Formats: sequence, structure tokens, C-alpha cells
Amino acid sequence: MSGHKEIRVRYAPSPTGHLHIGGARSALFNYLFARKNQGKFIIRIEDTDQKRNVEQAAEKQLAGLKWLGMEWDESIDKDGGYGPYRSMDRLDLYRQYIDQLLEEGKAYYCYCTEEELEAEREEQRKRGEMPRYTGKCRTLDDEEKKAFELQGRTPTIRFRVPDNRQYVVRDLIRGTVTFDSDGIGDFVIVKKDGIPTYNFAVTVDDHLMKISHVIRGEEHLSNTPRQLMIYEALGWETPEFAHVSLILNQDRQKMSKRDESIIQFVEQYRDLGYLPEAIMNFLVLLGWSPEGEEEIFSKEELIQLFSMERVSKSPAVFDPDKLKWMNNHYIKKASPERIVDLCIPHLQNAGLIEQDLDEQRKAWVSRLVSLYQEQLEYAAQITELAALFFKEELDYDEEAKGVLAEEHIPVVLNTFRQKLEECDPYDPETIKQALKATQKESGYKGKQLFMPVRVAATGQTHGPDLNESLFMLGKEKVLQRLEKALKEYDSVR
RNA sequence: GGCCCGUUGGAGAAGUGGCUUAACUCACCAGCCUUUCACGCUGGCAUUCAGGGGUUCGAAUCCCCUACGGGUCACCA
Repeated sequence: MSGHKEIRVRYAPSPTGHLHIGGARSALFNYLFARKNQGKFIIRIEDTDQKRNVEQAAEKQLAGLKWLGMEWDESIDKDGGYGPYRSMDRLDLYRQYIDQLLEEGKAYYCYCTEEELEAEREEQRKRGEMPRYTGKCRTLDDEEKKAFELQGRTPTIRFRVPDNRQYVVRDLIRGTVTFDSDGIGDFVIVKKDGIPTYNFAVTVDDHLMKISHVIRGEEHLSNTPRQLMIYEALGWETPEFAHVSLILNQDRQKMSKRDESIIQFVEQYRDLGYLPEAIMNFLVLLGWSPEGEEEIFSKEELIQLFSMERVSKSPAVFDPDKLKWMNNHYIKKASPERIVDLCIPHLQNAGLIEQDLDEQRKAWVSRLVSLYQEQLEYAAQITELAALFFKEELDYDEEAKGVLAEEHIPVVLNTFRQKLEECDPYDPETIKQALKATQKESGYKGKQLFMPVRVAATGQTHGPDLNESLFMLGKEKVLQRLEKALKEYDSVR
């Protein structure tokens, strides 16, 4: 009606663990939608399941989102006038609406025990029916209630689902989806512990917080009719809905938290040395597609381009290879300093370099990391890639052994060793000269010359620039390794 | 099982009745570049849109059925 209604969207995680990539994507869509439309992005914590709540999980979720580059307008740490932003701090707020529903007969006490309900469901299943609450406590009178209470039973409160009604979800992504109320049993809105269930809490929260668009995962689509009933019973206007399809693993299954085939938590990616802008860029492409042919976007561009119309209905499969490619793309574009800072802790934790680096050592490490910046997919890879610079004893792989068994090895290596010893100073330029001199004297050139040297110095048939590598290794180490390679030659011969 | 959603190449996808002999990106393959590797560059990779019926002069695009995949049916969110 009022086309000028303020856009307010929310990401509403339950604080049960780390920020999951699925959650991060939901948050991202909310975030982009809010920014695009000059709206507000709210983070609300749905912590009504006390058993599953994890200490500090809410803070970790927020930290994850912040790291990814999503700033929020309102949350537990930033009041926007619609707080509190934690369900458990909103219990009083829910209370009055529960009372209202109770008074109007739209909700009722249910004294069934969990065992009874389970047995009932079991029976229904046996008869081939779908398990659903039968509504047997719908018509309890005061005496019956009292009798149950005398038995020590604590009731739940159920919502009375209207008979024979259709509930229509107008979804921005999925279009019109219709649900029949007869397929839905009276559901619990207040648990035995007196705390509202998710379905009730979200509805009240979304209304009170004036949420204009509910953007969330598809798993909530079939919850929506229940929420619609609550909106209706309370006489509230409903928000717009947008249900984003699921992210599937490579077996095309919903990613479960236990799934080990994919790294699932934002924090883990951060720890491996992924860049937040790469993850954001990758995540947005899971279910959303831009209009043109470009796929690399900054946050600002995404805000500019994002639209709900281009969000896909079908599920997206998470492809770790593409993420790596994208992260590599951002690493290549990043400043060397940034990548060095990202890599240093990994080298330190692997015990390859000292905890505190002096000026000179830091410069050396920076130069080393720069050698690999082009090919790094994530920072943690640096320890493997650069391992050869730290090893005392080199082991040769099959290919390398093959090279070291070639006939001209002694000539090339001995000549080079001699030329190297004469290097003063020892730097990439003089090394280059030494190589040239070796070529002249030994008569070998090209691959015949460089490969033996490379293998002797690094143990591998491939790697970064040779002159630079030899320099980084240091004269001493290279000489030692030439020695060892010659021995290897002798032993094979 | 009921209800709901989906199905374009190995993956993300564009495509909303003729411009499609189906963009683009990742992966893969080939070639170039490089003393090696990586990066980069060039080219190749769906005669076909899950299958079958229809509607139409014309369908990946509309309708129906089937198959497959998924979600949900909790005092979890």
C-alpha cells in the first residue's frame, strides 16, 4: 500500500555454533538487499532453544559477518530502537500476544506428554498416515486441565490451526505457493519450559521490528504458512517473503553440519587464509547471477547490482574449486604486504620461521612469499609451497631423480658450483652471470643447464624463478645441495 | 507417505514463445608464452535444455503426466 515503507531486513541465526556458509549467504542477501534499497540490516539472535545455545556463539557469528565485510545497523551490540535483539530478552513481549491468543481461543493448553505424542505419531505412521497432532487437547475443560495439573503435568500452548483454509505465500523468488491448513496440525507456540517456539518468536519479532522483507533459506518455506496463521490471528500485516534455495554439497545433498566433504564455516576459511572479499564474491554467485558476463565484483558493485529478481529458484552446488580460483584471483590482486601478513602466521605455526622477525628476516620472508603470490590459492598453502626453502635434507621425487641420473650432471653441477663460489656479492644478478659462465664452459644450455641446477637446488623439476630462488636459498645452502645432488648422481650410476 | 520446491554441459549459470546453429565463469583438454612450474593468452568442450505427451506456424521458454533430486511434516531453529 504505502510504497514508501522503509526496507528493514534481518538475519536471524540461532547461536548454536560458528557462522556457516549457508548462513553467511543468507546474511549476505539480506545485507545487499538492505544496502541496495537504503534499508536497514538487522541481526537478531534466535536463542529460544536453551539446550542448543552455545556460549559466545552469537558473538562469533557477528565477528564472522564483520570479517566478511557486512556491517549491520541494529543488533545485540547496536540498539536501533527495536530491541532487545535476543529472543530470550524478549520473553515479556511474547507473553502478551500469547495471552491474547489464549483469551481469544486461538490457542490452547495441551497436556500431552512427549511420550504420548510420540506413541501417537508412531501409530499414525503405522496406519500410513502422516504424523500430525490430532487436536485432542483442543476442547479440554477446566476440570480436565486441573486433573492433568494434579498429575504434575506441565502444559504447552498450541496454536489452533483453522480448518479448511488456504494460506498463500507470495514469495519474491518462488512466486505464489499455496498451503492447505488441513495438512498442518495444531503446533506448539510455547514450550513446556514456558519459552515460545521459533515459529512464534520470529513472527512476533519480525512484526515488532517492522521487518519488511523476510529473506531466508528455503527450509523455512513450509514454516511460512504457520507464521501466516499467526500474523492473521494477531491481525498483523505480513511482510514480503523471499526464500533462497539451499546450498548443496557436491553429492547434491543439503550440507549438513557434519558433512566433512566441504569446509563449512567462515571461520575455517579465514584461518586457512582466504580473503573475505573472495568469499563474499563467491557466496553471492551461489543462487544469484549478474546480468552481464563479469563475475568478479567488489562489495560496492554488488550492492549496486543485487536484485531479488535474479535470485535462482534451484539449489546451488558448492564448488570448492571455484572458490579457490576466486580466492587466487583476489590474492593476485592484493598488495604483497597484505599477503605477506597473511602468510607469516602460517609459516610461524609450521615452525618454519621465528616468532619474532627482525627487519632483515622479515624482508627475506616477504620476498619469499612474493615468489608465490601468483599461485597461492589460500595463505596456508605457503608452508607446502615454500617448504623447500627451509628443509635441511632435500628429497627428490621420481622426476627429479630422473634428471639427476642424466649423464651431463657432473659437468654442469661441478662447473656451476665453481662459478657460484666466485660470486661476490651473491645476488640474483651475479647468479645469473654464474649460470651464463657455466653455460659457456660446460657447453650445456637451456633446459640441459637449468634443469639440473633447479633440481639440485630445490629437489623439484618446477618452481618459481631460478635466479631468485637460488638467491633466496643463500649461497651456502645451494652449495650444500649441489654437493648432495652430485652424490645422488654417483649413487644412481 | 502428505504437502511444497526444483531439474539447462562435470560445477555455477544466462535464457521468461522466434535475435539461440543455448552467453559467461570454474573445471577439463589442446596450443602459445615461460630455461621449469605457476600466472596469462588462444582455441576446444550441450545439434540440445530430465523423459514423454500436448498447445503453437514456431518451445529450453506455456500446459499435462512420469522420473529423479531436495525441503518440511519436533515442546530445533
